Amino acid sequence: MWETENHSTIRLDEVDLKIIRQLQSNARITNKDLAAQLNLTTTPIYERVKRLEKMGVINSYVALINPVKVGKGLMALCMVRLEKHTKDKLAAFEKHVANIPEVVECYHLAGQYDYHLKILVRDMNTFQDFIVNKLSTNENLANVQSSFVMSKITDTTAIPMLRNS
Amino acid sequence: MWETENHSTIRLDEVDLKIIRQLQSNARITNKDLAAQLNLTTTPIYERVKRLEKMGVINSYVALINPVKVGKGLMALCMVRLEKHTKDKLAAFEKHVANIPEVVECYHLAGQYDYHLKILVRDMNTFQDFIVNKLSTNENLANVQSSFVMSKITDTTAIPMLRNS
DNA sequence: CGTGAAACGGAGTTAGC
DNA sequence: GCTAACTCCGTTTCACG
Repeated sequence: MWETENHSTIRLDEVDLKIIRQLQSNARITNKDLAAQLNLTTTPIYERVKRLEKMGVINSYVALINPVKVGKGLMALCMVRLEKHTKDKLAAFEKHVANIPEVVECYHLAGQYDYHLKILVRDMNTFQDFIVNKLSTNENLANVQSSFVMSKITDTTAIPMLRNS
Repeated sequence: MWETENHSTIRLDEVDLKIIRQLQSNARITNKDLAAQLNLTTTPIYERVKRLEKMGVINSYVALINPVKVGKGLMALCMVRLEKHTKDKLAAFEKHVANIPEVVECYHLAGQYDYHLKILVRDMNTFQDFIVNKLSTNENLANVQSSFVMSKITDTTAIPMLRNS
């Protein structure tokens, strides 16, 4: 529940939530503008933002780049199954994947597959190079089921900040 | 190729790439600091950043929030297959999904499944509510294969800015 | 927790090469 | 395309309610 703070969840009031919503859509909004929207002065905004940063609610501020404009025309999703699931085999695979720059996302899963990977490459040729020369050099890999992104319906880094859900 | 500019890819020199790399890891770095790192003054940095924004290379600046700290303890990935693939049925499903706030990612896929969804919710109860009351209210949905994220090995918004791949 | 004002530094502009 | 210098405005701090 939002009301009952556990080890990791942090108590945030309406003003905090509004600050977070704004910063999630525009990290460069000024404290002055935020203050005006929230009928406050800049000082409390400044202090609340600093507090959210220190608490780790705000992890970082980043620029989002259009992948197509920088030559990354192909996004692929790979569902990976491994041969063996011993602790050190899992760790080895994770270390392997963490060192492949094309992998922008790698999640360890509970479910039908072991890992989910998101890959950003120039085209299908570079994807093949990724599969053959980079991913499948791990000996513990059993099989990979790849899908290719044709269009993005939703693609946001903003966490839905609702009171429920 | 990086050298041959097509309709969407933009010619970027070393300085542009370094600016992009920095802004991808810290959107709030000052032009002054960027200038110092690149042995330039602030004016060219300022103009290059503005140019990258206008060209759509830089899409936006956002704050990244720790989902756990704001009560989103469960990330799920859903692979969705639809019953019928007519143009209007696809559009209807996409419109349906675009209106569900828990869906932070929805990609139309080429491959074994039709859509990939990334879901952020509080816990398994709210996930069930998402599946039963929000996702599967679309009549064209055939089946959903859900996986749950146990850990994140890599999770970056930064596009690998290498000369190859 | 909030206001208001002061000190400081970066954003944005302009002239010149 | 770059430097240097300037103006302006937001950030940051602090005294105070």
